[in-house]
Amino acid sequence: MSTQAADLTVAVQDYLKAIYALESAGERVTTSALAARMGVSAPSATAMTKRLAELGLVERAPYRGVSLTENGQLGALEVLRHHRLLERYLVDRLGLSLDQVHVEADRLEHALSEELEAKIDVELGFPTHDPHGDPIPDRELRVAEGGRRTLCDFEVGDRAIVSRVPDVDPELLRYLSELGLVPGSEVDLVSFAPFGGPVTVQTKAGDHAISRDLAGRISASST
Amino acid sequence: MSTQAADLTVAVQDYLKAIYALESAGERVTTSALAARMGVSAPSATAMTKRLAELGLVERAPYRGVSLTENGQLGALEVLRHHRLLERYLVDRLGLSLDQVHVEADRLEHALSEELEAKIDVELGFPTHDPHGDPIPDRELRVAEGGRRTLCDFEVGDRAIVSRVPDVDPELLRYLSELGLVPGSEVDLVSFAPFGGPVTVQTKAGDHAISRDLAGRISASST
DNA sequence: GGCGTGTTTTAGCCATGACTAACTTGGATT
DNA sequence: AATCCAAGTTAGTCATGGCTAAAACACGCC
Repeated sequence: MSTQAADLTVAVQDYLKAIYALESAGERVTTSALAARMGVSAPSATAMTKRLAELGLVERAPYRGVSLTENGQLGALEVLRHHRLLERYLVDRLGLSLDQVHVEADRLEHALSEELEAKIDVELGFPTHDPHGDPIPDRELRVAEGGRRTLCDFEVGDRAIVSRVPDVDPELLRYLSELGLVPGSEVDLVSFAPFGGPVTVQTKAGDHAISRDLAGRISASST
Repeated sequence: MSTQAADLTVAVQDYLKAIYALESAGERVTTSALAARMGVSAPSATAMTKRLAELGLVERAPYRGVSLTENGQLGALEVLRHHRLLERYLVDRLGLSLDQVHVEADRLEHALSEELEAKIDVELGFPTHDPHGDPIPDRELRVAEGGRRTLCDFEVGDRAIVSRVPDVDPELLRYLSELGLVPGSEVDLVSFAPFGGPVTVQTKAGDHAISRDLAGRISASST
Protein backbone atom coordinates (compact mmCIF):
# COMPACT_ATOMS: atom_id res chain seq x y z
CA MET A 1 0.00 0.00 0.00
CA SER A 2 1.46 3.35 -0.98
CA THR A 3 -0.13 5.43 1.77
CA GLN A 4 -1.10 4.34 5.23
CA ALA A 5 -3.82 6.73 6.30
CA ALA A 6 -3.15 5.40 9.79
CA ASP A 7 -0.05 7.53 10.24
CA LEU A 8 -1.62 10.73 8.97
CA THR A 9 -2.64 13.11 11.72
CA VAL A 10 -6.30 13.69 12.41
CA ALA A 11 -6.05 17.21 11.00
CA VAL A 12 -4.44 15.98 7.80
CA GLN A 13 -7.15 13.36 7.37
CA ASP A 14 -9.84 15.98 7.87
CA TYR A 15 -8.31 18.28 5.27
CA LEU A 16 -8.01 15.45 2.77
CA LYS A 17 -11.66 14.66 3.27
CA ALA A 18 -12.61 18.30 2.76
CA ILE A 19 -10.50 18.62 -0.39
CA TYR A 20 -11.95 15.41 -1.77
CA ALA A 21 -15.47 16.67 -1.14
CA LEU A 22 -14.77 19.95 -2.90
CA GLU A 23 -13.20 18.18 -5.86
CA SER A 24 -16.12 15.77 -6.06
CA ALA A 25 -18.48 18.75 -6.18
CA GLY A 26 -16.50 19.92 -9.20
CA GLU A 27 -15.33 23.07 -7.45
CA ARG A 28 -11.85 24.52 -7.57
CA VAL A 29 -10.20 23.90 -4.21
CA THR A 30 -9.22 27.42 -3.24
CA THR A 31 -7.75 28.44 0.07
CA SER A 32 -10.91 30.26 1.05
CA ALA A 33 -13.22 27.41 0.09
CA LEU A 34 -11.11 25.00 2.09
CA ALA A 35 -10.88 27.38 5.04
CA ALA A 36 -14.64 27.88 5.04
CA ARG A 37 -15.32 24.16 4.93
CA MET A 38 -12.87 23.46 7.74
CA GLY A 39 -14.09 26.37 9.86
CA VAL A 40 -10.59 27.79 9.96
CA SER A 41 -8.86 31.03 8.96
CA ALA A 42 -7.37 31.40 5.50
CA PRO A 43 -3.75 31.47 6.74
CA SER A 44 -4.34 28.19 8.56
CA ALA A 45 -5.59 26.63 5.36
CA THR A 46 -2.58 27.95 3.44
CA ALA A 47 -0.23 26.48 6.03
CA MET A 48 -1.92 23.13 5.85
CA THR A 49 -1.91 22.95 2.08
CA LYS A 50 1.84 23.51 2.22
CA ARG A 51 2.17 20.64 4.64
CA LEU A 52 0.01 18.41 2.48
CA ALA A 53 2.15 19.29 -0.53
CA GLU A 54 5.31 18.34 1.39
CA LEU A 55 3.69 15.04 2.31
CA GLY A 56 2.98 14.45 -1.36
CA LEU A 57 -0.75 14.39 -0.81
CA VAL A 58 -1.67 17.40 -2.93
CA GLU A 59 -0.39 19.31 -5.92
CA ARG A 60 -0.20 22.95 -4.91
CA ALA A 61 -0.17 25.98 -7.20
CA PRO A 62 0.26 29.15 -5.09
CA TYR A 63 -2.67 31.54 -5.45
CA ARG A 64 -4.36 28.89 -7.56
CA GLY A 65 -5.51 26.16 -5.24
CA VAL A 66 -4.71 22.50 -4.74
CA SER A 67 -5.67 19.12 -6.13
CA LEU A 68 -5.23 15.69 -4.60
CA THR A 69 -2.42 13.45 -5.81
CA GLU A 70 -2.92 9.71 -6.14
CA ASN A 71 -1.78 9.26 -2.55
CA GLY A 72 -3.92 12.08 -1.29
CA GLN A 73 -6.93 10.54 -2.95
CA LEU A 74 -6.21 7.18 -1.36
CA GLY A 75 -5.90 8.84 2.03
CA ALA A 76 -9.20 10.62 1.58
CA LEU A 77 -10.91 7.44 0.45
CA GLU A 78 -9.63 5.52 3.43
CA VAL A 79 -11.09 8.10 5.79
CA LEU A 80 -14.28 8.20 3.77
CA ARG A 81 -14.57 4.42 3.98
CA HIS A 82 -14.23 4.58 7.75
CA HIS A 83 -16.75 7.38 7.95
CA ARG A 84 -19.42 5.79 5.82
CA LEU A 85 -19.03 2.29 7.22
CA LEU A 86 -19.43 3.76 10.70
CA GLU A 87 -22.51 5.70 9.66
CA ARG A 88 -24.05 2.56 8.25
CA TYR A 89 -23.21 0.69 11.42
CA LEU A 90 -24.45 3.34 13.82
CA VAL A 91 -27.79 3.56 12.08
CA ASP A 92 -28.31 -0.15 11.47
CA ARG A 93 -27.00 -1.55 14.73
CA LEU A 94 -27.36 1.21 17.29
CA GLY A 95 -30.39 3.03 16.00
CA LEU A 96 -28.87 6.46 15.57
CA SER A 97 -30.97 8.82 13.51
CA LEU A 98 -29.97 10.06 10.08
CA ASP A 99 -29.24 13.54 11.38
CA GLN A 100 -27.02 12.55 14.33
CA VAL A 101 -24.87 10.05 12.61
CA HIS A 102 -22.60 12.31 10.59
CA VAL A 103 -21.04 14.20 13.49
CA GLU A 104 -20.70 10.98 15.47
CA ALA A 105 -18.84 9.25 12.65
CA ASP A 106 -16.66 12.32 12.17
CA ARG A 107 -15.11 11.68 15.56
CA LEU A 108 -15.00 7.89 15.46
CA GLU A 109 -13.53 7.57 11.97
CA HIS A 110 -10.05 8.52 13.18
CA ALA A 111 -10.04 5.93 15.95
CA LEU A 112 -11.06 2.96 13.82
CA SER A 113 -8.40 0.29 13.26
CA GLU A 114 -8.21 -1.69 10.06
CA GLU A 115 -9.14 -4.84 11.98
CA LEU A 116 -12.27 -3.31 13.44
CA GLU A 117 -13.16 -1.81 10.08
CA ALA A 118 -13.00 -5.30 8.60
CA LYS A 119 -15.17 -6.78 11.38
CA ILE A 120 -17.78 -4.10 10.89
CA ASP A 121 -17.73 -4.63 7.15
CA VAL A 122 -18.36 -8.36 7.60
CA GLU A 123 -20.98 -7.82 10.29
CA LEU A 124 -22.94 -5.53 7.97
CA GLY A 125 -22.55 -7.83 4.98
CA PHE A 126 -20.26 -5.56 2.94
CA PRO A 127 -22.63 -2.64 2.51
CA THR A 128 -22.18 -0.45 -0.56
CA HIS A 129 -23.85 2.74 0.63
CA ASP A 130 -24.12 4.73 3.83
CA PRO A 131 -27.48 5.81 5.29
CA HIS A 132 -27.47 9.03 3.26
CA GLY A 133 -26.95 7.04 0.08
CA ASP A 134 -23.29 7.93 -0.37
CA PRO A 135 -21.19 5.08 -1.73
CA ILE A 136 -18.82 3.31 0.66
CA PRO A 137 -15.39 2.76 -0.92
CA ASP A 138 -14.64 -0.98 -0.94
CA ARG A 139 -11.55 -2.62 0.56
CA GLU A 140 -9.53 -1.65 -2.50
CA LEU A 141 -10.92 1.86 -2.10
CA ARG A 142 -12.86 1.70 -5.33
CA VAL A 143 -15.96 3.83 -5.15
CA ALA A 144 -19.15 3.03 -7.01
CA GLU A 145 -20.26 5.63 -9.51
CA GLY A 146 -23.66 6.93 -8.44
CA GLY A 147 -26.42 7.90 -10.82
CA ARG A 148 -26.34 11.64 -11.32
CA ARG A 149 -30.09 11.94 -11.72
CA THR A 150 -31.85 14.17 -9.20
CA LEU A 151 -35.50 14.84 -8.46
CA CYS A 152 -35.26 17.79 -10.85
CA ASP A 153 -34.52 15.46 -13.75
CA PHE A 154 -37.87 13.69 -13.54
CA GLU A 155 -41.20 14.71 -15.08
CA VAL A 156 -44.58 15.29 -13.51
CA GLY A 157 -46.25 11.93 -13.01
CA ASP A 158 -43.00 10.01 -12.68
CA ARG A 159 -42.35 7.77 -9.72
CA ALA A 160 -38.81 7.77 -8.29
CA ILE A 161 -36.87 6.12 -5.52
CA VAL A 162 -34.71 8.42 -3.44
CA SER A 163 -31.11 7.23 -3.55
CA ARG A 164 -29.09 9.98 -1.91
CA VAL A 165 -29.59 13.03 0.29
CA PRO A 166 -27.18 15.71 1.57
CA ASP A 167 -25.38 14.35 4.61
CA VAL A 168 -24.02 17.20 6.70
CA ASP A 169 -26.82 19.46 7.92
CA PRO A 170 -28.75 17.81 10.79
CA GLU A 171 -31.64 20.32 10.57
CA LEU A 172 -32.11 19.55 6.90
CA LEU A 173 -31.94 15.82 7.54
CA ARG A 174 -34.60 16.00 10.24
CA TYR A 175 -36.78 17.93 7.83
CA LEU A 176 -36.27 15.45 5.01
CA SER A 177 -36.96 12.55 7.35
CA GLU A 178 -40.28 14.12 8.35
CA LEU A 179 -41.16 14.45 4.69
CA GLY A 180 -40.30 10.82 4.04
CA LEU A 181 -37.53 11.88 1.69
CA VAL A 182 -34.86 9.41 2.73
CA PRO A 183 -32.86 6.91 0.68
CA GLY A 184 -35.05 4.02 -0.37
CA SER A 185 -38.43 5.75 -0.17
CA GLU A 186 -40.77 6.16 -3.11
CA VAL A 187 -41.73 9.60 -4.41
CA ASP A 188 -44.31 10.70 -6.95
CA LEU A 189 -43.51 13.88 -8.80
CA VAL A 190 -46.66 16.01 -8.52
CA SER A 191 -45.70 19.35 -10.03
CA PHE A 192 -42.94 21.73 -10.96
CA ALA A 193 -43.87 25.34 -10.32
CA PRO A 194 -42.76 27.62 -13.18
CA PHE A 195 -39.90 30.12 -13.07
CA GLY A 196 -37.69 27.81 -10.98
CA GLY A 197 -40.38 27.56 -8.32
CA PRO A 198 -40.85 24.73 -5.85
CA VAL A 199 -41.24 21.09 -6.70
CA THR A 200 -44.18 19.26 -5.18
CA VAL A 201 -43.70 15.60 -4.37
CA GLN A 202 -45.91 12.98 -2.83
CA THR A 203 -44.43 10.55 -0.33
CA LYS A 204 -46.06 8.25 2.18
CA ALA A 205 -45.96 11.28 4.47
CA GLY A 206 -48.19 13.22 2.07
CA ASP A 207 -47.70 16.06 -0.40
CA HIS A 208 -44.85 18.46 0.14
CA ALA A 209 -43.34 21.36 -1.75
CA ILE A 210 -39.58 21.78 -1.63
CA SER A 211 -37.35 24.31 -3.35
CA ARG A 212 -36.00 23.44 -6.75
CA ASP A 213 -32.54 23.87 -5.32
CA LEU A 214 -33.13 21.26 -2.64
CA ALA A 215 -34.77 18.92 -5.14
CA GLY A 216 -31.60 19.21 -7.21
CA ARG A 217 -29.55 17.97 -4.28
CA ILE A 218 -31.61 14.82 -3.83
CA SER A 219 -30.61 11.95 -6.08
CA ALA A 220 -33.16 9.40 -7.23
CA SER A 221 -33.66 6.69 -9.77
CA SER A 222 -36.73 5.45 -11.57
CA THR A 223 -38.64 2.52 -10.07
CA MET B 1 -22.05 18.21 36.55
CA SER B 2 -18.82 19.66 37.96
CA THR B 3 -16.46 18.38 35.28
CA GLN B 4 -17.19 17.69 31.66
CA ALA B 5 -14.63 15.16 30.57
CA ALA B 6 -15.67 16.10 27.06
CA ASP B 7 -13.62 19.28 27.06
CA LEU B 8 -10.49 17.71 28.48
CA THR B 9 -7.84 16.98 25.89
CA VAL B 10 -7.08 13.40 24.95
CA ALA B 11 -3.72 13.63 26.70
CA VAL B 12 -5.29 14.92 29.90
CA GLN B 13 -7.83 12.12 29.85
CA ASP B 14 -5.09 9.55 29.38
CA TYR B 15 -3.09 10.91 32.29
CA LEU B 16 -6.15 10.92 34.54
CA LYS B 17 -6.75 7.30 33.64
CA ALA B 18 -3.15 6.41 34.44
CA ILE B 19 -3.19 8.25 37.75
CA TYR B 20 -6.46 6.59 38.68
CA ALA B 21 -5.02 3.18 37.90
CA LEU B 22 -1.93 3.81 40.02
CA GLU B 23 -4.02 5.09 42.92
CA SER B 24 -6.32 2.08 42.64
CA ALA B 25 -3.31 -0.18 42.85
CA GLY B 26 -2.48 1.53 46.13
CA GLU B 27 0.75 2.97 44.80
CA ARG B 28 2.06 6.48 45.34
CA VAL B 29 1.70 8.39 42.09
CA THR B 30 5.25 9.56 41.54
CA THR B 31 6.54 11.33 38.46
CA SER B 32 8.54 8.30 37.41
CA ALA B 33 5.70 5.84 37.92
CA LEU B 34 3.42 8.05 35.87
CA ALA B 35 6.05 8.60 33.18
CA ALA B 36 6.68 4.86 32.92
CA ARG B 37 2.98 4.05 32.63
CA MET B 38 2.45 6.71 29.98
CA GLY B 39 5.58 5.75 28.05
CA VAL B 40 6.87 9.29 28.36
CA SER B 41 9.94 11.02 29.77
CA ALA B 42 9.96 12.25 33.36
CA PRO B 43 10.00 15.95 32.42
CA SER B 44 6.93 15.41 30.27
CA ALA B 45 5.14 13.88 33.22
CA THR B 46 6.19 16.75 35.48
CA ALA B 47 4.86 19.27 32.98
CA MET B 48 1.58 17.48 32.70
CA THR B 49 1.05 17.16 36.45
CA LYS B 50 1.48 20.92 36.66
CA ARG B 51 -1.15 21.38 34.02
CA LEU B 52 -3.49 18.98 35.77
CA ALA B 53 -2.98 20.86 39.03
CA GLU B 54 -3.86 24.15 37.31
CA LEU B 55 -7.01 22.52 35.95
CA GLY B 56 -7.91 21.48 39.49
CA LEU B 57 -7.78 17.81 38.60
CA VAL B 58 -4.94 16.79 40.91
CA GLU B 59 -3.36 17.86 44.17
CA ARG B 60 0.34 18.25 43.51
CA ALA B 61 3.14 18.20 46.08
CA PRO B 62 6.48 18.88 44.32
CA TYR B 63 8.92 15.99 44.69
CA ARG B 64 6.15 14.06 46.39
CA GLY B 65 3.69 13.04 43.71
CA VAL B 66 0.08 13.78 42.92
CA SER B 67 -3.39 12.60 43.92
CA LEU B 68 -6.67 13.06 42.11
CA THR B 69 -9.13 15.68 43.32
CA GLU B 70 -12.87 15.04 43.27
CA ASN B 71 -13.03 16.48 39.75
CA GLY B 72 -10.02 14.54 38.61
CA GLN B 73 -11.58 11.33 39.83
CA LEU B 74 -14.81 12.10 38.00
CA GLY B 75 -12.86 12.76 34.81
CA ALA B 76 -11.01 9.48 35.16
CA LEU B 77 -14.21 7.57 35.83
CA GLU B 78 -15.90 9.05 32.80
CA VAL B 79 -13.06 7.88 30.58
CA LEU B 80 -13.02 4.51 32.31
CA ARG B 81 -16.75 4.13 31.74
CA HIS B 82 -16.27 4.81 28.04
CA HIS B 83 -13.38 2.40 27.87
CA ARG B 84 -15.04 -0.49 29.61
CA LEU B 85 -18.40 -0.09 27.94
CA LEU B 86 -16.64 -0.14 24.59
CA GLU B 87 -14.67 -3.24 25.54
CA ARG B 88 -17.88 -5.00 26.52
CA TYR B 89 -19.49 -3.91 23.27
CA LEU B 90 -16.61 -4.86 21.02
CA VAL B 91 -16.41 -8.34 22.49
CA ASP B 92 -20.14 -9.02 22.70
CA ARG B 93 -21.29 -7.47 19.45
CA LEU B 94 -18.30 -7.51 17.13
CA GLY B 95 -16.50 -10.60 18.33
CA LEU B 96 -13.16 -9.01 19.19
CA SER B 97 -10.91 -11.21 21.27
CA LEU B 98 -10.02 -10.48 24.86
CA ASP B 99 -6.46 -9.54 23.94
CA GLN B 100 -7.28 -7.10 21.13
CA VAL B 101 -10.00 -5.18 22.80
CA HIS B 102 -8.01 -3.03 25.20
CA VAL B 103 -5.94 -1.17 22.63
CA GLU B 104 -8.98 -0.76 20.40
CA ALA B 105 -11.02 0.79 23.21
CA ASP B 106 -8.08 3.02 24.13
CA ARG B 107 -8.49 4.84 20.87
CA LEU B 108 -12.27 4.84 20.62
CA GLU B 109 -12.94 5.98 24.20
CA HIS B 110 -12.03 9.58 23.38
CA ALA B 111 -14.36 9.76 20.41
CA LEU B 112 -17.49 8.46 22.14
CA SER B 113 -20.27 10.98 22.69
CA GLU B 114 -22.54 10.82 25.71
CA GLU B 115 -25.47 9.98 23.44
CA LEU B 116 -23.72 7.04 21.85
CA GLU B 117 -22.48 5.90 25.24
CA ALA B 118 -26.10 5.81 26.42
CA LYS B 119 -27.23 3.86 23.34
CA ILE B 120 -24.51 1.29 23.83
CA ASP B 121 -25.36 1.00 27.51
CA VAL B 122 -29.01 0.30 26.68
CA GLU B 123 -28.14 -2.05 23.83
CA LEU B 124 -25.98 -4.13 26.17
CA GLY B 125 -28.56 -4.10 28.96
CA PHE B 126 -26.56 -1.93 31.37
CA PRO B 127 -23.60 -4.24 31.86
CA THR B 128 -21.70 -3.99 35.14
CA HIS B 129 -18.36 -5.45 34.09
CA ASP B 130 -16.09 -5.38 31.08
CA PRO B 131 -14.76 -8.57 29.45
CA HIS B 132 -11.73 -8.64 31.76
CA GLY B 133 -14.02 -8.48 34.76
CA ASP B 134 -13.29 -4.84 35.61
CA PRO B 135 -16.34 -2.95 36.89
CA ILE B 136 -17.98 -0.42 34.56
CA PRO B 137 -18.80 2.83 36.39
CA ASP B 138 -22.56 3.47 36.14
CA ARG B 139 -24.17 6.62 34.74
CA GLU B 140 -23.57 8.40 38.05
CA LEU B 141 -19.98 7.15 37.84
CA ARG B 142 -20.32 4.94 40.87
CA VAL B 143 -18.09 1.93 40.61
CA ALA B 144 -18.93 -1.45 42.11
CA GLU B 145 -16.48 -2.68 44.72
CA GLY B 146 -15.00 -5.93 43.49
CA GLY B 147 -14.13 -8.90 45.69
CA ARG B 148 -10.43 -8.74 46.49
CA ARG B 149 -10.02 -12.49 46.60
CA THR B 150 -7.51 -13.98 44.17
CA LEU B 151 -6.65 -17.53 43.16
CA CYS B 152 -3.92 -17.42 45.83
CA ASP B 153 -6.52 -17.01 48.57
CA PHE B 154 -8.13 -20.37 47.90
CA GLU B 155 -7.11 -23.79 49.21
CA VAL B 156 -6.28 -26.97 47.40
CA GLY B 157 -9.52 -28.72 46.48
CA ASP B 158 -11.52 -25.51 46.27
CA ARG B 159 -13.49 -24.67 43.18
CA ALA B 160 -13.53 -21.03 42.09
CA ILE B 161 -15.02 -18.89 39.36
CA VAL B 162 -12.64 -16.48 37.70
CA SER B 163 -13.97 -12.94 38.00
CA ARG B 164 -11.18 -10.70 36.80
CA VAL B 165 -7.93 -10.90 34.85
CA PRO B 166 -5.25 -8.30 34.04
CA ASP B 167 -6.39 -6.27 31.07
CA VAL B 168 -3.42 -4.65 29.37
CA ASP B 169 -0.97 -7.25 28.10
CA PRO B 170 -2.27 -8.96 24.94
CA GLU B 171 0.30 -11.79 25.13
CA LEU B 172 -0.75 -12.62 28.66
CA LEU B 173 -4.42 -12.50 27.70
CA ARG B 174 -3.91 -14.89 24.80
CA TYR B 175 -2.11 -17.24 27.19
CA LEU B 176 -4.83 -17.05 29.80
CA SER B 177 -7.50 -17.60 27.17
CA GLU B 178 -5.73 -20.78 26.02
CA LEU B 179 -5.67 -21.97 29.60
CA GLY B 180 -9.38 -21.29 30.02
CA LEU B 181 -8.64 -18.71 32.67
CA VAL B 182 -11.11 -16.04 31.64
CA PRO B 183 -13.85 -14.30 33.62
CA GLY B 184 -16.73 -16.70 34.22
CA SER B 185 -14.85 -19.96 33.88
CA GLU B 186 -14.61 -22.55 36.63
CA VAL B 187 -11.27 -23.50 38.14
CA ASP B 188 -10.28 -26.27 40.53
CA LEU B 189 -7.30 -25.56 42.74
CA VAL B 190 -5.05 -28.57 42.35
CA SER B 191 -1.88 -27.69 44.23
CA PHE B 192 0.30 -24.94 45.62
CA ALA B 193 4.00 -25.68 45.22
CA PRO B 194 5.98 -24.76 48.35
CA PHE B 195 8.36 -21.80 48.69
CA GLY B 196 6.15 -19.52 46.62
CA GLY B 197 6.23 -21.97 43.73
CA PRO B 198 3.65 -22.30 41.00
CA VAL B 199 -0.05 -22.88 41.49
CA THR B 200 -1.63 -25.71 39.56
CA VAL B 201 -5.22 -25.28 38.47
CA GLN B 202 -7.60 -27.41 36.51
CA THR B 203 -9.86 -25.81 33.95
CA LYS B 204 -11.89 -27.26 31.11
CA ALA B 205 -8.67 -26.86 29.12
CA GLY B 206 -6.86 -29.26 31.47
CA ASP B 207 -4.26 -28.90 34.22
CA HIS B 208 -1.94 -25.94 34.15
CA ALA B 209 0.73 -24.53 36.41
CA ILE B 210 1.01 -20.75 36.65
CA SER B 211 3.31 -18.61 38.76
CA ARG B 212 2.10 -17.60 42.19
CA ASP B 213 2.51 -14.00 41.12
CA LEU B 214 0.17 -14.44 38.18
CA ALA B 215 -2.32 -16.38 40.31
CA GLY B 216 -2.34 -13.40 42.66
CA ARG B 217 -3.39 -11.13 39.84
CA ILE B 218 -6.41 -13.22 38.91
CA SER B 219 -9.50 -12.51 40.98
CA ALA B 220 -12.03 -15.23 41.67
CA SER B 221 -14.95 -16.05 43.93
CA SER B 222 -16.21 -19.32 45.33
CA THR B 223 -18.89 -21.15 43.39
C1' DG C 1 -2.38 49.66 -19.31
C1' DG C 2 -2.84 51.35 -14.52
C1' DC C 3 -5.79 50.77 -10.31
C1' DG C 4 -8.43 49.03 -6.80
C1' DT C 5 -10.59 45.11 -4.49
C1' DG C 6 -10.70 40.89 -2.64
C1' DT C 7 -8.05 36.68 -2.15
C1' DT C 8 -3.79 34.62 -0.77
C1' DT C 9 0.36 34.49 1.45
C1' DT C 10 3.95 35.92 4.81
C1' DA C 11 5.34 37.14 9.37
C1' DG C 12 4.98 36.58 13.98
C1' DC C 13 2.49 34.76 17.72
C1' DC C 14 0.21 31.13 21.04
C1' DA C 15 -1.12 26.48 23.22
C1' DT C 16 -0.40 21.61 23.57
C1' DG C 17 2.53 17.97 24.46
C1' DA C 18 6.56 15.77 23.52
C1' DC C 19 12.05 15.70 23.91
C1' DT C 20 17.28 16.21 25.91
C1' DA C 21 20.59 18.30 28.88
C1' DA C 22 21.54 20.26 33.06
C1' DC C 23 20.44 21.47 37.68
C1' DT C 24 17.95 20.58 42.51
C1' DT C 25 16.33 18.09 46.09
C1' DG C 26 15.23 14.39 49.39
C1' DG C 27 16.68 10.67 51.76
C1' DA C 28 19.74 7.02 52.74
C1' DT C 29 24.68 5.98 53.99
C1' DT C 30 28.49 6.64 56.38
C1' DA D 1 26.34 15.98 59.97
C1' DA D 2 28.50 15.73 55.29
C1' DT D 3 27.97 13.18 51.20
C1' DC D 4 26.10 10.83 47.37
C1' DC D 5 22.63 9.02 44.30
C1' DA D 6 18.40 8.60 42.40
C1' DA D 7 14.31 10.97 41.57
C1' DG D 8 12.32 15.28 40.31
C1' DT D 9 12.44 19.73 38.22
C1' DT D 10 13.97 23.60 35.23
C1' DA D 11 15.53 25.35 30.89
C1' DG D 12 15.47 25.30 26.24
C1' DT D 13 13.86 23.03 21.84
C1' DC D 14 10.70 20.94 18.46
C1' DA D 15 6.32 19.67 15.74
C1' DT D 16 1.49 20.36 15.13
C1' DG D 17 -2.17 23.28 14.22
C1' DG D 18 -4.39 27.13 15.31
C1' DC D 19 -4.62 32.73 15.37
C1' DT D 20 -4.14 38.15 13.82
C1' DA D 21 -2.00 41.87 11.26
C1' DA D 22 0.19 43.21 7.34
C1' DA D 23 2.14 42.56 2.77
C1' DA D 24 1.74 40.53 -2.04
C1' DC D 25 -0.84 39.05 -5.74
C1' DA D 26 -4.61 38.27 -9.43
C1' DC D 27 -8.01 40.01 -11.95
C1' DG D 28 -11.74 42.82 -13.43
C1' DC D 29 -12.73 47.69 -14.46
C1' DC D 30 -11.98 52.00 -16.19
